[in-house]
Amino acid sequence: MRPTIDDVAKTANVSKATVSRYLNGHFERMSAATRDRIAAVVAQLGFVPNRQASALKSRRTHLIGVVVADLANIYSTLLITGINDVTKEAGDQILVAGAGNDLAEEKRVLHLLIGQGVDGIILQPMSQDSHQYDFVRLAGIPMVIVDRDSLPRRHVTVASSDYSASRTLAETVIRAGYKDIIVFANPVQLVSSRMLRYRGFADVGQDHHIPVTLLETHGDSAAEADVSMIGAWLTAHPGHRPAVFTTNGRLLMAALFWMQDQGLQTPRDLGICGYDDWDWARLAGPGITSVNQHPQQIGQKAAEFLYQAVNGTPAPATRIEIPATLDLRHSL
Amino acid sequence: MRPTIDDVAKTANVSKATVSRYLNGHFERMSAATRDRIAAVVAQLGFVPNRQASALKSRRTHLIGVVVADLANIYSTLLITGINDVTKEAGDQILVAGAGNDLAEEKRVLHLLIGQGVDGIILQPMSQDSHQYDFVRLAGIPMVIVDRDSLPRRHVTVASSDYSASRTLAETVIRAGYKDIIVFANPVQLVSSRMLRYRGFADVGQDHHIPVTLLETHGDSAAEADVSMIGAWLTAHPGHRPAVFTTNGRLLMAALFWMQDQGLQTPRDLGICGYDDWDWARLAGPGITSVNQHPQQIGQKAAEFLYQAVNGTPAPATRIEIPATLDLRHSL
DNA sequence: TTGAAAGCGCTAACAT
DNA sequence: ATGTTAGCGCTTTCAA
Repeated sequence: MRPTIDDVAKTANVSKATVSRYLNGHFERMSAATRDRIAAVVAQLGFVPNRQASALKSRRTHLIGVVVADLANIYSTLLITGINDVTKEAGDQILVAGAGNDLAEEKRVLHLLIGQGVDGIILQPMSQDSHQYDFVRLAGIPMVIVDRDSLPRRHVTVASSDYSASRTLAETVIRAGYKDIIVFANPVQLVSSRMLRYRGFADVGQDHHIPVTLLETHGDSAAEADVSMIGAWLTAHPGHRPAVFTTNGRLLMAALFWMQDQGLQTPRDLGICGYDDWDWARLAGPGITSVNQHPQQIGQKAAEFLYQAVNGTPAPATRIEIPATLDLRHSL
Repeated sequence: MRPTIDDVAKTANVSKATVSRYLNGHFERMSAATRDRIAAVVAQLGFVPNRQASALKSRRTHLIGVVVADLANIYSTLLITGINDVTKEAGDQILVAGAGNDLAEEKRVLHLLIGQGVDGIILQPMSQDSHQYDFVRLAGIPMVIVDRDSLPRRHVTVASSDYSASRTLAETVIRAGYKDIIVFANPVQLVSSRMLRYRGFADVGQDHHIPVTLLETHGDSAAEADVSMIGAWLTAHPGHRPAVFTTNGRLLMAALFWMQDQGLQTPRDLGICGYDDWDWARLAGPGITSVNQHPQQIGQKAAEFLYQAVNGTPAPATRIEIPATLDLRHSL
């Protein structure tokens, strides 16, 4: 069906070894004649070398594994795009997998990736305990962590400047005159970036003696998030006009949907701002003040660090921060 | 480094063949004792079978290739999510690649996928000429086409009901009283789905004697699209209040950004509606009437058809339509 | 400058 | 119920 290196060798009247050299660009001492002859045959036969076979011996699959918490999240899309920018230059391919926000599922797919012999892995980790990933290290597979910390830090970690960006946003909120702040988040203990985003607000609130209320919901999608908690807070505090900060784009959207349903307007009835500005935040209501994490850049950086490790010169396991930027609009 | 089947065999005091049977679930006639012994050793050694090696003999890599026109598009994300829903059940992995909206690049990545020996490919094709993909057929790799037609049809094609959904939307526009319709699109000749979306409007416009103007732009992103064409039309037709239909989500967003910049409001100054409702359309302005293609469903269906072919019983090469749905809001 | 041969880790007849 | 053996398609010494 697909021609093999043997077919090429025979029709070109050379040995497999020579064809292999040709394929790998070892032209140093190969007559131009053979080179051209092989080239012709390769083209004529439409020969595409089988990487499975070559990987067996060369120990390079040219596959980079990417595991994200949730495939459907736009963060993932942009992250993957950034990674792809780099892998494409290297002529490699990416194997993507979603962990479905579940540690066991994440473990399963990591094993699949190891089975596929990926040259390296980029992981948005479900667990903050890096020992969960010891088996990857044991398999000798280079890995770079993105978005969230997993400690003790065993791998280069590329993430946004969650804490400082949150502080900046919190200062902005307070400067706008709000006396109450609500942080609407998924459980903050579980994920380091959420915690940093919350802490940024909590710390700044404390500095200014402004109460910061944490409202945690489990629902991950806009539909599942329990936004009514904000409504409950509002009825419990009549006359107050709080600023709501959401720790990710899905929750931002959930909150906005809910406000729309309730006939609540921003900034008239409450202020709102949050993480993850995928452009649409500019179009919603009067424009929502939001934080852009630049996931594509995070992906690129992560891939660059990964290649350093794949090529045998791993960087020390530190946290690399990509500065998040704040888009000031009119929702505060 | 990673243990091999040989290591397992030796420590369990059995032959590689027995271990292989164990790994592939051929327990039919294997003593429970050996089974358990092997299980123990596998766990103890943290053995993960090397799929490159197994693929070499078994001709199954458990890899499904996915090639989308543009990785960063949300359509791609949702499509990939849908595909992953199905591949995950099969224990397979997906190899994703973006064609960067370029035919040559698409060809390059298709070759990479073939080199990786993928069991099948799902392609959102750059070319409407299916002969461009003959080399994939020649390599004997099952393929399913999504989103766009490529003719003559050689593969099952899964797409949304572009033409009928567009007609429905066009009827809605006309029923709302608009006397002018502008279709804002990327070049329609190049991609079948764009063409169908345009034709839906053009045909309905003709039925009702309503002029439908096609404005084509090359820019693909919201930033690059030349929205000023709409402005030019507006100045050329003072007093008119057209309905603008955009053929994809990026152009919808581009148009909305532009309107925002111009201080134009919908539906006051013009009506607007378009393809690709990724939830945010509900939040923009008064809510934008838009078409949801359900790309995740398209991905699932495509993967199901692909597996039929991979498993030796390919379905006939027909076009399968996933009904697009219309979200009526307040922008018309 | 080129070839021969061994082997990467696994699977699948064919034996036993 | 288990083992032996011969590859799968490449890469890579080592020779020539």
